[in-house]
Amino acid sequence: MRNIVITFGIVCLCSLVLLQMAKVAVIKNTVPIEIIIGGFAGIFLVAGILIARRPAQRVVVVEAKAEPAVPAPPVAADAIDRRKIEELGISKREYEVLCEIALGLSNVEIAEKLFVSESTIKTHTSNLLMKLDAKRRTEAVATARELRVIN
Amino acid sequence: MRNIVITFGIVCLCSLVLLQMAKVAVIKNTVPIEIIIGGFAGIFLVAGILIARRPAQRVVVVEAKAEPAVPAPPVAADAIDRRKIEELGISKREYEVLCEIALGLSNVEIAEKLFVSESTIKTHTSNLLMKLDAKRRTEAVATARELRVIN
DNA sequence: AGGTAAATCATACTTTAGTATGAGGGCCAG
DNA sequence: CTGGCCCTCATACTAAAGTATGATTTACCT
Repeated sequence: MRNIVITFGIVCLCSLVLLQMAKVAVIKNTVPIEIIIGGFAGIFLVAGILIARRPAQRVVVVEAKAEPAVPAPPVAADAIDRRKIEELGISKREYEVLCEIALGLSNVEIAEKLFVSESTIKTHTSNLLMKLDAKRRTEAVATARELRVIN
Repeated sequence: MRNIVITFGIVCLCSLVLLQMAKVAVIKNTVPIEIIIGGFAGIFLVAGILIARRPAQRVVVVEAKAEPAVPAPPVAADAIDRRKIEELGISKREYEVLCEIALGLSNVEIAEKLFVSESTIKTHTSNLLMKLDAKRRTEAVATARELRVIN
């Protein structure tokens, strides 16, 4: 939480500094106003994207709630067994990590993809290995596939 | 797809209009520059957030559309492509190791199963990773499955 | 016989994975 | 409002995995 406050403070300071610089530039007419506004627009566009990606959980929740609205009576050959996931006690986040592992990503890559730290991924992975009764991620993937928990 | 183009066009137009309005306002000094920049920053911050959240939904849509398209192939779903194995230059022994890796075994376990030393398995694995253009055994398994080289 | 590819093994490293432990914040039901 | 679950992160290890290099043996082809 401190990190958030500190980061927020730094961002505010930088914004104010940039704002003042922009103001001076505009008044002195050294830089066209379009460039200034465009620059700020770009910066905050990126900032918005970054902010939106952090709470990835909420987006996923929306997806998860939206999917049950599509009941598929004909059981496909590669249908995943959602009950099994619950039985195994695999949480949403853990399941996401499991899927990324199955795609062959490393912990660092998964961390970057899910916008969390590597240690978080390690924790999830460790829990997954316990819940799937596996000793390695490759075994976890094999077991999960057999249990129809992933495709 | 048209929607995307149309939306993009509208957004561009609106941006230009707003930019001109801002320019005039600044020149006439009717609105402080801080407010202008702040407004643009806010707009694009929100835009960034919206952009970042969209892809999550599209994935679901794509999946939903992908499922009905599946029941077409007359070929067995789990047929392995032997030609591909040759193309990749994977030798007999390497293929055996690949299969064991896919089952989730460790190098030591594979070595015991195939009655060779661990270093031999490491050599085979290393060669496999090159031939499958993978960085990890999990990625090798994922790639091999995709290429229908293993089940 | 000589060249080649495969398979085997080893040694020495570097890099990932995985374990253990502790800790803080968010959320929700009781 | 408290306990439990989830998610997050960090640190410090231990254990695997993967790389690089070199060497030996075998089988096969020309």
